[in-house]
Amino acid sequence: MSKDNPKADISNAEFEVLDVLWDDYPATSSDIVERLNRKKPWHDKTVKTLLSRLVKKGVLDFDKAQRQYLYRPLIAREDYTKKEATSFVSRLFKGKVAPLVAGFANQNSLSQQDVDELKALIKQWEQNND
Amino acid sequence: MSKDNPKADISNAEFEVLDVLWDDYPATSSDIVERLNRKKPWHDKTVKTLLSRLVKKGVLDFDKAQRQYLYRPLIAREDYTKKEATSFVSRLFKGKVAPLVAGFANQNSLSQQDVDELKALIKQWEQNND
DNA sequence: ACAGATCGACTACAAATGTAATCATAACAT
DNA sequence: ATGTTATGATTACATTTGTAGTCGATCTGT
Repeated sequence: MSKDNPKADISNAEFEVLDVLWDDYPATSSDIVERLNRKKPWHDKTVKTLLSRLVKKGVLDFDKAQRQYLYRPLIAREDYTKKEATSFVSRLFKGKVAPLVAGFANQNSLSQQDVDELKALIKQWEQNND
Repeated sequence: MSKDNPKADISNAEFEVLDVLWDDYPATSSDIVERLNRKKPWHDKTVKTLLSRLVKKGVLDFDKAQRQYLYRPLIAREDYTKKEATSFVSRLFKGKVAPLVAGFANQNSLSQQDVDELKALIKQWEQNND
């Protein structure tokens, strides 16, 4: 098998790091630390460890700019979230997305905007499937 | 804080066990092993360990029937899945469910049935919100 | 009544994870 | 030129997780 497939199980902590990197990259570790620290007080050593683990897992790569590294993701956020969503829905909802949405609905977690977006998606889907 | 709150982080393996227990309970450990083994060959000791951990975490409890234990969940599947879905969507999709559904749509993972169910949900939602 | 099967309790142990600290080195400030 | 600082590499260590094995007690078949 070739080296490109990020075989990554990305842990929760690692995901947080990846998440802020996706927001804007390439970025140095201190950029990343700074972004994370807006939300949670993570020690800079901790973040570096997570970055290294992500690199080792094939999720990130970096280029050297002098002494610092410029990190960038090797997988797109969209691809990752899509894959995770599929596996999540398959594990918890037998692969069907409607029951998940139903949970949101009966929890009052659906906004008008959500509903509008869902309607648009459905319309689109129906145009493609008839 | 009182002891009842299942503070559980339920691991993946633990979830599989819980999942078949939800299907039908109370159930003995051998029932559970048997159900699990329809899908994956898990050693019976492994399953027992997972059951104990779930009990310790406050996710399950049991009554003794002679020598065996009759396990039952302390949390409802619906509650659990709803909570997990909320936290999942919040982590990966900024809390909005439509983008998740969009991922399914553009991946051709939506069936006519899904769409029908979504439409029904929306109709329902609109009746409750006007 | 005794041997073997079975049950839950307890123990084991490597890998993954969260959370850093230490170390060598390179850059920077004075 | 030198002390200080910032960087990545390496090491550390407790906890959680996956995956069982062992042990003592009980049940069961004969």
